[in-house]
Amino acid sequence: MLKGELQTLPSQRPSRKAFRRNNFEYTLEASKSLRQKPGDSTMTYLNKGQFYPVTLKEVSSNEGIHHPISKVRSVIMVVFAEDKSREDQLRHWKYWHSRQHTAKQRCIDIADYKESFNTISNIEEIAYNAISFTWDINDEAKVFISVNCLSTDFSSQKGVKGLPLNIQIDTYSYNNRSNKPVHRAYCQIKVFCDKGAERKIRDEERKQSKRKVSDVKVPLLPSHKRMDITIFKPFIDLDTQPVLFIPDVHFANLQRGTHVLSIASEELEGEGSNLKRGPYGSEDDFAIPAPTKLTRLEEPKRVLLYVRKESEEVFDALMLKTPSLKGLMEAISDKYDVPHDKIGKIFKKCKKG
Amino acid sequence: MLKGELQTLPSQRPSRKAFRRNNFEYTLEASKSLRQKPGDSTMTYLNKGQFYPVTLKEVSSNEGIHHPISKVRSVIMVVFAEDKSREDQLRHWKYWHSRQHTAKQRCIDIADYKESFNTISNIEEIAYNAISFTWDINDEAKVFISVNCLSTDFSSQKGVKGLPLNIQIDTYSYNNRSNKPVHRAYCQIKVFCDKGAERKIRDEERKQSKRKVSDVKVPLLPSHKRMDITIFKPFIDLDTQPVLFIPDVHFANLQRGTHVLSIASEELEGEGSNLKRGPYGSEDDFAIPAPTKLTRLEEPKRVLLYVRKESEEVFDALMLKTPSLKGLMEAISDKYDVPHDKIGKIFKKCKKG
DNA sequence: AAAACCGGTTTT
DNA sequence: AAAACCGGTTTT
Repeated sequence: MLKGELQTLPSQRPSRKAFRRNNFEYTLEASKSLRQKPGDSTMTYLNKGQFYPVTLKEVSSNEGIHHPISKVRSVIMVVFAEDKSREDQLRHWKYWHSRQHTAKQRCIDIADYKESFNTISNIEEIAYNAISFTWDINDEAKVFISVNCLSTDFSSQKGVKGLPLNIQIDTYSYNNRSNKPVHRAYCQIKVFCDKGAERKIRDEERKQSKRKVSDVKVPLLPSHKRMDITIFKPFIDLDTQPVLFIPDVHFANLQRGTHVLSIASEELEGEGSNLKRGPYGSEDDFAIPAPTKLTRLEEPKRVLLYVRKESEEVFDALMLKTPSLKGLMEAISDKYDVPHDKIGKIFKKCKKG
Repeated sequence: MLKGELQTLPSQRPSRKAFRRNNFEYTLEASKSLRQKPGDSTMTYLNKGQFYPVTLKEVSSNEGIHHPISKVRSVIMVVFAEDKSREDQLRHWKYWHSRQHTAKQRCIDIADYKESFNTISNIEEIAYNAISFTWDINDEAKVFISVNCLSTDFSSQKGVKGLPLNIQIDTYSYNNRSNKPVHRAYCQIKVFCDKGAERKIRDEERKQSKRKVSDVKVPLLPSHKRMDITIFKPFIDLDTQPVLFIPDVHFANLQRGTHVLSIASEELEGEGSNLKRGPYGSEDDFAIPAPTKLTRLEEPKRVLLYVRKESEEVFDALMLKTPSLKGLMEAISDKYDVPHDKIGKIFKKCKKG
């Protein structure tokens, strides 16, 4: 069992009163893999860029009771299911981002369907791979989410399996305004090209029916309407900070034209000030949906610091031009006979030029 | 029929005395595709990095006659079968070269088997995709050639067909020291990974046998020893210059340490001087095999000029970092909001820095 | 919408 | 060495 996974035995269910209101259930409506190896997490197949319904609801034991304080804020993210380290995840995202046609391309998108806007409010794109919104636990929230990266997009290698991803949902209480969510759950996915999700299901069905030639014939559903529901799996570790991806581009763009540059820089230096700020931008975040463009500046400071620390404008430039990291490093080094440690300096000059 | 292809009808065979001695036959010993669509050139499947025997012999009608002047020089090249334009071919090579682990990686290699050295002499790697050597038309020459690029290596796209290539052999007379070869022939190939050539043949056999269920059963050979011989197809156009690939790296490397830089530059400027020089470096090329490293400087000047004209060290730097050309151009442009026409200047500064 | 193609990769 | 896997792409 994975670290932090929640045992779903009844005896281990949180029973104290304080926990009663923190039972949430999220679902994803998409084609689910047939293979259900014991111990293996469920796997859901998505098509890149296609919107899938995600529902969020509160399932506390004292049902029917109308909660007086009923607003919560949830963050839907796409993260890597296997590469847990921050470095690996950011490396994957940067690689992916560098090969997108537009730097504005996000990892995850939310559809602006009317159906959603009745149930949620104050949507914020807090990172390229994370979207937050507010909803009322007395009603079920429903959003439509698309993932814009293929599972195979994180490597240039051909003919290989793609990386499994997680759609993770962190929910923050309105009462308890801390960095720590009151609930966390995830759903493992793979993202395919075109109608690859359906093809994948077909292949699995074909293989399964081939295996059960002499076994009991389980009548397969007519396949083309076996769209099913995945229930997110609770994750008991609420302390690990999710890895949010905000490309350096973003800052480069902000720096142009206005004086945002100096402001941003100061914010980067003074780590102390707003470090503790959680997913809520300000006191009246619920009442007044701030314009998305401005709230970008209020993204979690931890991530901003990371970007500065690890890249410092040099590392980014290097990352951008690294389709096959080692290979290109070698190529550059070979090409101009520049020792590896001098490459940083060269690109620093490039950025100024 | 392709432009420049030679009709092999007997009536069109060159019959004048002057042409008698310019009939050559080259063969490649490798697995040949079964599909022989009429009008379609034959196709031979190779594995990347594997050596295959290539034979060269003179087949003039007056056989048995010992030629007094019997030395010729042949150039074996790998070129693109479909993209004929110089720009496309060099673009492909540069893309391929930029993703190799070492900048020294050549497109085509010749094995240093003893068996070869009895039949050829004065081997020169005149370009990354071309090797020349001298041989005696009274004997058959035999060399072992490997191609080091996959047919799929010229695109980052996954799941697509690879590009067909040609192994082209140009043979130059010892008498007639012009830029124009006295004979030219080619063999179309595809290059696969690992043992992909054999797999490809198996697949074709499987498909063919499936098609001939109700037809006449042609007994298939036991497959694992159906290695066959491809005879190169003569090409009547002897005027078109082959596209030779010499990466800029090469010059960068030459420029270091010594004063070769200034010499090379002068040679680049003065196009007039040695432009007419053919595959023979000097009068005594046959007698004294010059060291390979030095003869590199005597590569066809046309190619050198091209490299300078089209890249001028700036275009190359751009090429190097373009896994998906348009996409990255866009990315760079988006990223720093630099108009496309300014990108060149930026990288010029990079090189100086 | 489903099946076949394609060829690098992995398994047998 | 041969077959199967993998998933983007193309064809049906």
